[in-house]
Amino acid sequence: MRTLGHMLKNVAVIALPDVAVFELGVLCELFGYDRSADGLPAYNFALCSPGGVPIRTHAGFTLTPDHDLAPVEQADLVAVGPYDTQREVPAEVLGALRRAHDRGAWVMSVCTGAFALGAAGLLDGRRCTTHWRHADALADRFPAAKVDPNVLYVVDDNVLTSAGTAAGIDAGLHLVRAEHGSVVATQLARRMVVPPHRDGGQAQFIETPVAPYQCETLQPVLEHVLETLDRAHTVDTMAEMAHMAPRTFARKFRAETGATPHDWLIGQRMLLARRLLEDSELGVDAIAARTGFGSAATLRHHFAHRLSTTPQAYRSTFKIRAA
DNA sequence: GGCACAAGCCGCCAAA
DNA sequence: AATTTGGCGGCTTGTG
Repeated sequence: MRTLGHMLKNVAVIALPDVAVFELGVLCELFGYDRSADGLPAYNFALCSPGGVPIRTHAGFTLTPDHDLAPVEQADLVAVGPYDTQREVPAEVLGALRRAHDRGAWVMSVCTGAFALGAAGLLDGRRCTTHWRHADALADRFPAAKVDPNVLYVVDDNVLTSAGTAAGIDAGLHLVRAEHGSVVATQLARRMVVPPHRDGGQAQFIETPVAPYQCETLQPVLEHVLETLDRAHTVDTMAEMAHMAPRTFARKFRAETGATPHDWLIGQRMLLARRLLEDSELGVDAIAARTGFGSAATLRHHFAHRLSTTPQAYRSTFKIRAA
């Protein structure tokens, strides 16, 4: 177990062949940009490759890291970006990842970088995630890993895996929040001009299931429900709309969206409630009615359960004030 | 906060 | 023969 309060200072990013540049850029932006003039932490940032060899990127150009894997040995955070998972990860990389993990450093992956962590054995028995398109492949290749395709990122012990592309930002901010507190994380988010990141010290604001991706058969039903969120819906009525038996509907729903029907419904109601709290003047009772929660008590129940806060407290933290 | 009842979830299994 | 469907029962979770 890692100890809390451990200072994050040395950051090493490992680039592997066919590294994806956006994800790599996210890591550079988060940890490789000196914002100390604004009172934000600065890191000793090192972009590494095995032997320091130039790496051809996914975009076709070649980048030359300044470092071999040496900085990884001193790093408090080691991050691996997406790469060509068909290629074998060099043993020296795997060893460096294991040693980093063993001494309690953060080990992080973005997107298919998780495959390198898996190859190092760091995902065995751990909850983890990757880009939803690769989740099955990850689970196949590393059967001992508990792959959750429905979250933006997962923290398990000192291993942090994140989903595709932009989820790396959320994961990185989460890490910064854990290491430097929410004030710093919020400032950093603002500097990076990422959408107002529901900080408030509560990470689960970000750890929401990703929206349904391709819902072929369910799409019309989901759209209709979204348009009528203020009305009562049950799994049975949604199944009926989809012309399926409830059991079949539930199975399809999970297959296509990754969530259970009711869980998704509550999630959508919550999103609407949060929006109304943020940019309307409606009272909690009115919001409960508008969002299809039967009562303000039910709304509070779900705020407590999912966000560990109350509607009022949420509003006072996130309310958009008129300028 | 907790109670009682309703609703939802999911493994299992039989039918299609 | 293999896959999909959907009902059942038990357990969990939501609602008032």
